[in-house]
Amino acid sequence: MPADHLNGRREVTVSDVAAAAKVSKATAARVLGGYGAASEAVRDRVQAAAEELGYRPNALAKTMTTGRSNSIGIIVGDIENPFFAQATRGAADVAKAAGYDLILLNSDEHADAEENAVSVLLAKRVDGILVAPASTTDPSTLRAAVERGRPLVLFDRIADGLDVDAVVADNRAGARRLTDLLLEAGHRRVAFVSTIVHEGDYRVGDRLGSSSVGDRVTGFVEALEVAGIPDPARFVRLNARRDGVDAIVRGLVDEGITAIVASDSLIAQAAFRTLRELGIPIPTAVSLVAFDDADWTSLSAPAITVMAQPIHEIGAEAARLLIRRIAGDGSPHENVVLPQRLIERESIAPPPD
Amino acid sequence: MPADHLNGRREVTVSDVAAAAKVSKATAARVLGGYGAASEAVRDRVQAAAEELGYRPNALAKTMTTGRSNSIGIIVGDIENPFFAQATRGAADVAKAAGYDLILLNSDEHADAEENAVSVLLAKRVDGILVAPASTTDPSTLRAAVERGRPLVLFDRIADGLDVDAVVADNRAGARRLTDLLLEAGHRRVAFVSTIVHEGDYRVGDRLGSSSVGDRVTGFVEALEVAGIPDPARFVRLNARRDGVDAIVRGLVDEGITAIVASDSLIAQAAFRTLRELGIPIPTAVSLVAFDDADWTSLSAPAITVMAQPIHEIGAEAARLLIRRIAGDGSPHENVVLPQRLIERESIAPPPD
DNA sequence: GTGAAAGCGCTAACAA
DNA sequence: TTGTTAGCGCTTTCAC
Repeated sequence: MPADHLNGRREVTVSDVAAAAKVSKATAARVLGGYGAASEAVRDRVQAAAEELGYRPNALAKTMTTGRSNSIGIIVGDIENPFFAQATRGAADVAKAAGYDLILLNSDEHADAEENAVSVLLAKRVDGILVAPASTTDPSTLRAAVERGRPLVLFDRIADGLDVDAVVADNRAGARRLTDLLLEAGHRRVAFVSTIVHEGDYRVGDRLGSSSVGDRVTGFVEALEVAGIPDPARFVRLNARRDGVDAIVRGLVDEGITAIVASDSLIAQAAFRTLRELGIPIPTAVSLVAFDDADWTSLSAPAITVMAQPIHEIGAEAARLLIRRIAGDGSPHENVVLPQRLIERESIAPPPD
Repeated sequence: MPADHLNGRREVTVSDVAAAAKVSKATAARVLGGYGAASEAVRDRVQAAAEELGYRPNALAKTMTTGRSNSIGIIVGDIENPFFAQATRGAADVAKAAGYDLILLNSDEHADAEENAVSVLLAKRVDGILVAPASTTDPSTLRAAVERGRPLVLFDRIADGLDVDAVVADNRAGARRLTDLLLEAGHRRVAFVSTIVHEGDYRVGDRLGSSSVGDRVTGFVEALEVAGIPDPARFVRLNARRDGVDAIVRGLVDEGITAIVASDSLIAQAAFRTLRELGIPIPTAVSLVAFDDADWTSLSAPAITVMAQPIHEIGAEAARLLIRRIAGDGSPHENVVLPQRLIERESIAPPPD
């Protein structure tokens, strides 16, 4: 009983409407679907019949014949992360305006979940896919989509060796600027902290799993290099999830670090809490800056100086690009880089002597 | 060219696989779909052929014949709102575990957007719908789904006159407790602030557009009544979006209010900022409490005492209920009420004399 | 302007 | 165990 849905009723179809309006199925379909031509009289009869019977189109059947589903898939790390929630909203608004809906999948930044998500979306015949790739260096999970010619647009990070469009923020410039601020305040011992997974200690040139974090690290290192600080790589602390931000921050303090660049606002939050618990005042003892203008950063005492990203726009622009590809735009793939914006607050001070 | 997607290639189908494996379409479908029986030899041949050709099932075609799409729709006010993001994650996890995907739609709390969202979901033949109804008092936008027998579960708020399942938090008890805390500290002039739209001044017994806010107001009023405070309704301030939280808080301060109950963390945030700008210290001059354990509430100075909601669980439980209904559970509709949890911090002090 | 018929990719009887 | 045959609800030729 396909048409009934766990339920006695049967869905009313174009055939039903056609019969009621005493026209052929094709004609009814034409007026109901808003394509082809029909005399006014017929149109009225069909519409009346449809109304009367409570006709609801079956978008799936339409997709079966047209090949277009009017839905796009979006794969995020975790919708609960405000970054992804905002980007998703940006994408949703653009999509909706163009008549598309979003099928949402969380990857938790795991390759297998991502691969599975792609399979599901491909099976559901989405018209295109938006994805924040779990891995920049090994995007093999996304290959299935690309090979099948399904339009795919990356956001937040790029993927090596995948010829697709991408929309990212200018993380390198942002990191550089943020770090410069610290350097200008007189700091010489400043650390960069990220949760990104990485084997062993970071060394200049290492490719990281996420291009956005990678670019931030690059910008950070560059700033230190320009300032003439030897061996900047030693100030980069990764694997913060595994090792614990708390432990890392404590270690940093013990080492005499005087400033911290947090790779995202969650890390900043953890660092902030740890410093507070340790009774180490910000910014007089340790300065703290971060990426993302999370709401708490302006409410905390002190308020945190941050590099804001145009998150909404990242999602929106990615959706725009994807929709253009779906529409058949065959121009060369783009790599859109959006600027970040510095918001100076109260979390930087000169290092203590 | 239905099967091609903006692209030369044609999708490979069961027929293709069947031909390659030299078996009938039905047999190929059986092994590919994992139903029915097949000899090991045949199974191997079919699987090899499928692998070889790069077969990908078409979930839509399957839905057409089975009537089940394995996707559920979720309509939230705004995915960017952390509350909805968390509830969505809770729902997504449960859904995924049961083999369902989520089609996400934002209503912005508008009836027309909600109605449109329902139409889209019905057209896409989702197996069920999860929705935080934009209006408790006029859920006519949701009737279409209910009438068609599509399982529907509400979360966060209930809807009058709609016989469906719902999962909400115990807002009334939560509000009462929060207000009692203020009363116990000695406050007599405490206000409740919400962005909910309401015609004219609030009067006891008025039905509000959102049952969750309505329940909070009820709990608040009850607490004041029990404390013997005359005419509690005058302390309820609604329409904060239209009037501006800022203006409302200023007015409250002028009126000599000594404590504020914020109906959600966004209002609390705005109130916090306003009080800070006004140079009015929390909690010595004005005490402030709120709903939802937003991250900033523990990072601000002072940290805010809040009534935390089991947001994740609200979404998860709603999804569980929905999936049970989809599976055919015909027992009477439930109204699940989850407890809230008080987190006492530093934003309450006795009123100044 | 309207209708008849085929087909999208799959599952579901029913036979063999 | 395997194959044949109908559909699911829609769009799309192609006639009329």
